[in-house]
Amino acid sequence: MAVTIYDVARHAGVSPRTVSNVVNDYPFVAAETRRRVRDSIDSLGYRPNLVARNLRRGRTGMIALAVPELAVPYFSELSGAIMDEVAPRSYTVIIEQTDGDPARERALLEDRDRSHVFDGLIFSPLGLGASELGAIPGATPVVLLGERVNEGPFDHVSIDNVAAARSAVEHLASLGCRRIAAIGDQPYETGETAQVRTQGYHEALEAAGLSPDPALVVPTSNFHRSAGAEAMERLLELAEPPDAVFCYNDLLAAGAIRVLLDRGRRVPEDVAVVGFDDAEEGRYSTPTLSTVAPDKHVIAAMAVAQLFRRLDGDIGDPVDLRAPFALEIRESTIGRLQAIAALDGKAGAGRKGRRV
Amino acid sequence: MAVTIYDVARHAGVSPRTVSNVVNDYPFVAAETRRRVRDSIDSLGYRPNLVARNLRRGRTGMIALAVPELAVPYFSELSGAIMDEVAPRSYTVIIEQTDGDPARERALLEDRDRSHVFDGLIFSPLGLGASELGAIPGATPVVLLGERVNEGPFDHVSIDNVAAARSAVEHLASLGCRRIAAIGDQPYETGETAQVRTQGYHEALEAAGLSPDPALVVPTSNFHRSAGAEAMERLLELAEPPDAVFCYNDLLAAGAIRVLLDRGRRVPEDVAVVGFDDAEEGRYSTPTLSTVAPDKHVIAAMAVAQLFRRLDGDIGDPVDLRAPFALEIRESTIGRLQAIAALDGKAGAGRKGRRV
DNA sequence: CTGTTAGCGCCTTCAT
DNA sequence: ATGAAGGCGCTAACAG
Repeated sequence: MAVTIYDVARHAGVSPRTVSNVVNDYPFVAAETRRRVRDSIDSLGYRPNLVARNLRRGRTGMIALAVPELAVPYFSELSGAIMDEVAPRSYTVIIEQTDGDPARERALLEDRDRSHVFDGLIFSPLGLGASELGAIPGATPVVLLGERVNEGPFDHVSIDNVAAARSAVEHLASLGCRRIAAIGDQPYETGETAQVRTQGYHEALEAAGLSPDPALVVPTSNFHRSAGAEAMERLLELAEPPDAVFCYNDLLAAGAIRVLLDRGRRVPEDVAVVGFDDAEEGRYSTPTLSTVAPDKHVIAAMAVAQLFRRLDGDIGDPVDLRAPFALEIRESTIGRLQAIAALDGKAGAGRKGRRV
Repeated sequence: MAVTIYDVARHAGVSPRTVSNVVNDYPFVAAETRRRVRDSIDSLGYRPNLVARNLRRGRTGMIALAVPELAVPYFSELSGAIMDEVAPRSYTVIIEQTDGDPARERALLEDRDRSHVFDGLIFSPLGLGASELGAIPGATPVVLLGERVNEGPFDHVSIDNVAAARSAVEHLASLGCRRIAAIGDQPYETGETAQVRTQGYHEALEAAGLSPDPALVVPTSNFHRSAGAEAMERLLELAEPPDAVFCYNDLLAAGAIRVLLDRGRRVPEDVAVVGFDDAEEGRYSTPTLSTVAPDKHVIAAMAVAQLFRRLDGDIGDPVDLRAPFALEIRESTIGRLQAIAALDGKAGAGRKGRRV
């Protein structure tokens, strides 16, 4: 069997308690004793059994991260950032893919009084709406990612999606675009994040003195490239097609741009396009993609910090944290020449958009 | 405190042993007893404590998946597939990002006799070379992903990288390309996977009667888009620049294509490009990307099945499993018109390349 | 500053 | 087919 603290204790001529103290960096251990225990640990090759420790401590040592789909760049990039934040706190991250399936999301939350599986949860809901989320009780700390959907019992971290969407659409309007479409609305209960972006879209239109046209707001059932392509096809069939498109994520934008170019439209000359998420691929695509860039590292840091605050016993009211975002302006709205000029304006910044 | 089997036992008027039997689907329990226990479990809301169970069973219930970086599409897509394979076996996957850092990779493997952290490991090494990997002993089962680096003690799953690279380069040669470059070689110990692709590249050149030019093989320190861009810049500075490029993954290809288009080269008319991995983004990029498509689902299924075989006690010699691959031919090698024609050839297949 | 003792919740021989 | 009892490896009272 494995080496235990008893083996170490015997070897070092101390009690198991002392070994435990050394392993856990308990400060009040005589230097000499500590050294002897350390030596024994090394020579026996002792490793603490985390399962036993966690049983004793009444925790699992794991925090779960639930995202719709890892293959979506936003979520894989965010997951990486969250794992990097968690690593130094000696917890383990387990990632769950929900596919936005309401049943799986519900299971995760309801079953979470199987606090036997994880001590805390960072959760990016997609299939669950405000009323459902609000109805869920429970002891295990949860931090929600994405737009706040209600006054429910959960902490949450997001960017100001209304303002972010507004900035994207204002940018398009400032370029002289008059028929600005939106791809990605989700006009049903579980689409809160999409809906607030639509709200920002409308606010920006109004501010620019443009009248909204319902035909220009195309809902999609998901945020994949194929959905963006289909939506763009629909828009091109309009009697008066758009001269700009605001897509609710970068994958939708990739699909939309592909269709535009296939149909002989130039981007941005004929149709300007803005995405959302600042996926790395948009920095190398042709054209490079203007996009709203949520600060994923700040989001990750906020979410993890808040979760650990709860794990440490903080029992205050749910908090509502806002991470910053930026609008990255690239070729898909201002064209290649202007994009190059903008880059030259900030020497050495590498291949990035201009931040506003 | 939480509800335990003792609470359930008392409530149902049976012994803890019987509750355990019911929970674990032990077959020899009287139907009536089973029902009563089930009722008690429901009404008390009992959940088995996995930590305790795992302590008792001497396992952790976790399998680790170590990949260089989740933000690389190949790894996020593969990770998703692996998680889907593992889920039904009631194990938990923990993902570790190594960044290809040899120290972190070594820690994962050496420390794995901290079998207290995971029961098995699926590992995609990047920073560790044959000699290091071969020197590592240990009890915890490990399945290696990627090219077999030695006759070491590990199972491994891969595609035939030589053949895959060969097929890509043969395709380029068949289009009439004469100066075919390769981006992504890693001519040092830890670059085995890259090296076998280079080997396939050379084999295909020879088969096509083309003489190799060392200047056309550009090593890169990583497989990111920026590295592909830099490598392509180098190639364009050559007196005789290439008329085709084989990139060792799709990100390198994305960077290379971006540079080509920036410099006014047409893809594929002036320079044809093939990538590797079949990342989803290559199906929508402009041009769409011809690429070698490893069957990620088969890779995931093979790796997981083999790992569980070991967890179930299989003690046989290390095995060497080959997953299939396909060459997806898209616009970056045959141009838009031909790509459309090829698509029409297989009606209803959606936006895909032609498989050969 | 360190030793002793008693579980954390579960599974699993040994019985019956 | 079910009870009784011990221990997986660790930590946290409680001494001393």
